[in-house]
Amino acid sequence: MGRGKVVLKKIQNKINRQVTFSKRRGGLLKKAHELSVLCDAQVALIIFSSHGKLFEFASTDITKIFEKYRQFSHPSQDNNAADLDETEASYQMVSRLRAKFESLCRSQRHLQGEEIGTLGVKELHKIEKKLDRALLKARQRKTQLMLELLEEERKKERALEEENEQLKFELQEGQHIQAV
Amino acid sequence: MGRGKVVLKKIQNKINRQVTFSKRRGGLLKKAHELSVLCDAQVALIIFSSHGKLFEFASTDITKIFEKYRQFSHPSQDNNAADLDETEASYQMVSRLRAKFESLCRSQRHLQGEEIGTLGVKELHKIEKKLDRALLKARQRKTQLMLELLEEERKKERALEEENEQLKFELQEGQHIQAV
DNA sequence: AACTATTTATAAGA
DNA sequence: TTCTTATAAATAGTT
Repeated sequence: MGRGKVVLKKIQNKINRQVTFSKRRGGLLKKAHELSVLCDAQVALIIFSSHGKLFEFASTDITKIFEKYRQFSHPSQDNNAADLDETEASYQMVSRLRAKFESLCRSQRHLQGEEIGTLGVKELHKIEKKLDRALLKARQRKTQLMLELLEEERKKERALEEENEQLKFELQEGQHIQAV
Repeated sequence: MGRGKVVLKKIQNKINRQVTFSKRRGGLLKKAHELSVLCDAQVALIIFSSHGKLFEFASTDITKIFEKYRQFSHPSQDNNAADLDETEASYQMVSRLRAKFESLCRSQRHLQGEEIGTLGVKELHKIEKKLDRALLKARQRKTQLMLELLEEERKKERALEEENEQLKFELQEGQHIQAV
């Protein structure tokens, strides 16, 4: 949202990065707050700047949200033995992550046209549309990139031509002087 | 950003609230990601829907960010050594899994034509070929599946037609007998 | 789940 | 930094 399109990549210019960080940090905190109010959600947001400065937002006590996050797959367990729970919770977390990983793998395979023998027409159609869109995007980007590279080459070429002219001119000058 | 101005207040209509939650949640997660990449910041975001469903984003291992946050709030807390080992080990496992997960996510995004702004022509071309192949496979499979389904339908149809003929015949027979 | 009219966020410029 | 402004991006309401 600005005068240029954003490329998702670390901003190299330090000043720019700092300014963008300051702006976007504010926006993110605001939006986190809005989500929590509008939709009655619990939200916790922690931001450490690249230089280690802390910014945070939490709709309710941030440590409570952490606790909830830790014990996410433990609906009813008293937290007296907090330390013991921690190991358990981390196992749960790992297994949850594994499950997500597996699911992502499957979806990736489907997106590559693999293991689609068991899918229905509807699912196949969805995948087809997704692939179509992705292909379009990739092609557009490739074309744009190639045009950009071409333009760059042309610029270089022109610069070299000009330099050439200049050198020729200088050479002639030199010959004149010698002749005189 | 929409057809009406937003009033910062819990959305009363349940359906609306759910829809808005879903939209804004996505936006918030995306922006958290963008901030972390663009500005090289550590970001952790936890969202619990009003019904207790968890959504999260973390630029790096979320537990590490928690730890760092903890140290900011209460600086000197020492874990005992035995705990530390186990924690460390499971940390590493989780970290590795997370790293794999992240990498898979990235490749998946690329396959969906997202975040391709930083890729080179060669990589884009690879993706394009992959998508092309996948699309072909998906389409072939869809076509085959539809043909199979059609064939099945036709069989059923034929069977019903035959049954129908049979019934008509029997009906006529019955009428003959009655007439006699 | 798409679409589109608007609002909002923000990149670049002053 | 802070303000402005042109534009990109998000999304509220709609279909």
